[in-house]
Amino acid sequence: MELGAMTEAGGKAPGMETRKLITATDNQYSGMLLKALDEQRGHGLFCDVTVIVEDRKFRAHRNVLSASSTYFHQLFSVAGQVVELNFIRAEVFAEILNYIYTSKIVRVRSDLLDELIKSGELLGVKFLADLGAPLQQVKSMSGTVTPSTSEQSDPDANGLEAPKPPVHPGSQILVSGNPVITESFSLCGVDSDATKITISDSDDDDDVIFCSELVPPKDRPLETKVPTQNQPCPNPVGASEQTNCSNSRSPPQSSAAPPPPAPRLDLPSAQTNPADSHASLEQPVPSAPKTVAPNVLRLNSAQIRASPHIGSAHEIEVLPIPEENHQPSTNDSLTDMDTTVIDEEEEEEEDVEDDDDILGLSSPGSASSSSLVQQPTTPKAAAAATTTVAAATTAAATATITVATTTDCTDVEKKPVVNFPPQPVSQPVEFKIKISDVVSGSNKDAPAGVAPKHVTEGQKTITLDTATEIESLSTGCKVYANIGEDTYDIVIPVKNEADGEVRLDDVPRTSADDPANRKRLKVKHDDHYELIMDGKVYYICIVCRRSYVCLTSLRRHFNVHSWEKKYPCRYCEKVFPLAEYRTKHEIHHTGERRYQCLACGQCFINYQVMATHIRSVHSQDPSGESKLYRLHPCRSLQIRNYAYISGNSSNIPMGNDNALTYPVAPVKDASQEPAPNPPAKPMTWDDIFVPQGNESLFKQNPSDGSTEFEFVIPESY
DNA sequence: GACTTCCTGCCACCGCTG
DNA sequence: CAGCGGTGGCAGGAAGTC
Ligand SMILES: [Zn+2]
Ligand SMILES: [Zn+2]
Ligand SMILES: [Zn+2]
Repeated sequence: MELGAMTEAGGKAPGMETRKLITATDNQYSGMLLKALDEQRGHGLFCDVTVIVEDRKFRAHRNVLSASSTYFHQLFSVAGQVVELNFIRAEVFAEILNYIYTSKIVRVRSDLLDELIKSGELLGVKFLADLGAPLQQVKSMSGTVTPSTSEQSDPDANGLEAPKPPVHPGSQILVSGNPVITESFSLCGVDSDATKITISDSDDDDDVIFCSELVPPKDRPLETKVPTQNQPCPNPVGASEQTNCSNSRSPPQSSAAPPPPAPRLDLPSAQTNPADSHASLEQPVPSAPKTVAPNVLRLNSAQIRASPHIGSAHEIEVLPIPEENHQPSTNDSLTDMDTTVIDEEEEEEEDVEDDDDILGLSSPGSASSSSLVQQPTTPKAAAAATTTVAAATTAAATATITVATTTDCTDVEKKPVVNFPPQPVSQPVEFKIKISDVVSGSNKDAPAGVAPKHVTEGQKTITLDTATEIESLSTGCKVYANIGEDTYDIVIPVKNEADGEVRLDDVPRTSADDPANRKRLKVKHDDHYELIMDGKVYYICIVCRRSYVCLTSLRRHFNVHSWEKKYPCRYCEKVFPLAEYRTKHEIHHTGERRYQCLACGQCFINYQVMATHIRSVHSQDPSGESKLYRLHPCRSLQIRNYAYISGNSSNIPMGNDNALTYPVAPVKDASQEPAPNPPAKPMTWDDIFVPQGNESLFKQNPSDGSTEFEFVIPESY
């Protein structure tokens, strides 16, 4: 502490005594403050933002992040409580976060420094961005950052006063104004361990802001097939070896930029059954956020899709609410802070809950690029800025989560990081964000021309004057359209956490995983907005903004984002987000042809092929008044066969009713005789349908004179 | 252009709850 | 047993792929 005294002199009234002005400087305060903040972060105290990177959650304080990162500063002026970064790897971000909270780069593998620097540039963390010079020396060393190599002085660096001596001088080398690289360690130096922490996170809305849709789904830089070590995998048996057959489909990209040539992880062709070609996206299965219904906000602009009633004529914009005017911090104030926090304490980031969940990558309906981050200028980066949909996640309101440390003990295959815009950190960010989070209700960087109508914060009613972007609304917002003159009132329903509703997050994973054991709980979904337009209600996916007439359709659709449920093929390794997709896929394994043309008797594998046949061969419209085909109950798979399908046991594929050709009863309970193993190879029609001959697959139902087959399903059923 | 896959309204079915 | 919510199959158009 420094104490000083000066005598107050002139300017005083003649009769006044001279007084001493005391100045006291607590030189340790800044360091202690930062340490305290870091400890709070470690305990999740007062954290008001969750940053999702890959499959990991990092709890932090918005003030701290915004003070140390120009990116976060600008982001938090519009974002909610949860943001997702798609352009940084979790492993790297963990280090960045550690730096932000400790002012040190501690035990960072040298092979991460490149990414660290680039990420620092992206995030506007000047200190990290300036790590380049010391990195040159560091990289010359073999694999690790050693104290000696870090002892490089860069007088041109931040120009800050030298940090105070570290608490652990043996492990750190301090260089004035330079990055502090401490305590190098080898790849095998530290074991990951897992600790249980309890996250109490009930206060915020867990809004997820997809602030940077950087990569089109199909061109997303690879997520390695096997999760990297920095993705804790409490359940290693999960889907990591599965092929994620998301229905993702790259939306039509308005951007002309080619997709980034990022490597993708494609399965070997040998693993792909030719019959599975429709499962177009063979995404690896990264660990994904489990929970279904976050409040997800996207800052990408895109039109509401699908519903013809939600036309472009109406545009919705949540009007920005000026919040604060302080300029982005240069983060210099942090770089010279001294802190003793260099311990091994694990990051408190919460592992996104379920590692065997699959990150939904699809964003079929969204196309436009995010502009929250710096706009890429290179084609690669521009394409990267187009579309991805990260899985919707939410921090559990209260959940016990296994958290693994980020210290990697084994060889971490370095993922290509492709989304580094070339702009320097200091370049102004061109914001195209037109919306602000209703809850946080601010956007000082809103573009000009957005004329606010009115915002009634207390009533959580916001009137909009355009309709293009509603994605930043908090979930549960009800958008009342056509209130008048193309204005829209968005009503945010009051959250009622005490009404007995149960978030999926709260459902114990073990029971939730087992459909048989899962208790039917009233589940609170935060997966949509409601747009009421002309008296009709449309449900809009908070992630991709597709609109739905039926909420059940949206629920079904939302799984492509959340991957809360996975539908693995029982014949191969593919996984689907919709049960129906899996069923149709498995039909290809079995080769069953359920659609029969009544004109010629020919059978087809699906409706489309059958319809094409009828149109081309018979020149008739299969969807016309008369029934031109017959749908037989599914025998090769254990699926629900509706009564109307099996209602007629006519054996003759003729007639014009809904009768079915095959005299087979729907297999209602094939599970009572599970097969020992799923077929090792894709099965063909001939493999399966050897009527009454292949006992391994079918058994004739003795109780019925008809040839009721019991299809022995794979064990995985 | 043929074929495949995706998508979504619709609705039957199922299990749980009161 | 009725009501309700979840599930998923189906139709048929749309979009993507080859
Ligand atoms: Zn969606
Ligand atoms: Zn399969
Ligand atoms: Zn025919």
